[in-house]
Amino acid sequence: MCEYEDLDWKREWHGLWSVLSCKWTFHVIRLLLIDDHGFNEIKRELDGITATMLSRRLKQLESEGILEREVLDTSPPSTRYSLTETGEELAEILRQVEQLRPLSDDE
Amino acid sequence: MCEYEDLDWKREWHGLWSVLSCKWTFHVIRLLLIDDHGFNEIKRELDGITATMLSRRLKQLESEGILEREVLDTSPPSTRYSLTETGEELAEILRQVEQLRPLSDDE
DNA sequence: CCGTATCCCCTAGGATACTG
DNA sequence: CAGTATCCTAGGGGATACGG
Repeated sequence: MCEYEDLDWKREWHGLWSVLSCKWTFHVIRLLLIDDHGFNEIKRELDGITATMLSRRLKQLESEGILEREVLDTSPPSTRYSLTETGEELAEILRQVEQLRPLSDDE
Repeated sequence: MCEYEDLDWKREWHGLWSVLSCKWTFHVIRLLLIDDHGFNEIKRELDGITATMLSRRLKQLESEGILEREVLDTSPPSTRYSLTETGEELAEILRQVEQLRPLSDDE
């Protein structure tokens, strides 16, 4: 349920989770938690991602209300992607998953 | 990175997340948060899952330290799957994702 | 700089059948 | 009841090429 907007991946029990489980999603959110970025800035930071994938993922995350896209009227036209408030809450939750100790050795 | 234990899906930046993003994982964890279950109990509750998939997922979650498998020495041999402490912590974190308001209408 | 349109490949998911 | 072994297929991921 990660590609092709015409499919109803949003219908899956919880739309948000569908996008979360897609590749790159976590990384994008993590990057935007640090600061807002332009399209190619993200692309450069996320080593290996293609423009196609990034574009798709950004659209989905936008439609889920996780991030916002703002087009700036500058001479070289630029776009800024930033987390919404919901997006920041989500990012914080995801950080908790990372903090989980994988296995309990002592206790 | 969800199937075939011989692949190094565990190497992906954070093994836990790899399993999390797989199908059924979330449902399994949620079910075990309620109570421990036997194999076929889980299978019955999770409508649509096949024994093959369930088996694979359970193994992975066990190897990630999310759940524990206990074989009981009963007449019809039975197995119990239950969340580890880490697993319960994880389940609580995941509940937060569900609680996230999808979009802010008012504010 | 900021994307989209196509096309292709690989693998996660599932169906089926079978074992302890 | 509690699984494993095979095989198939749909679709997510990526490469490439092109457009605003």
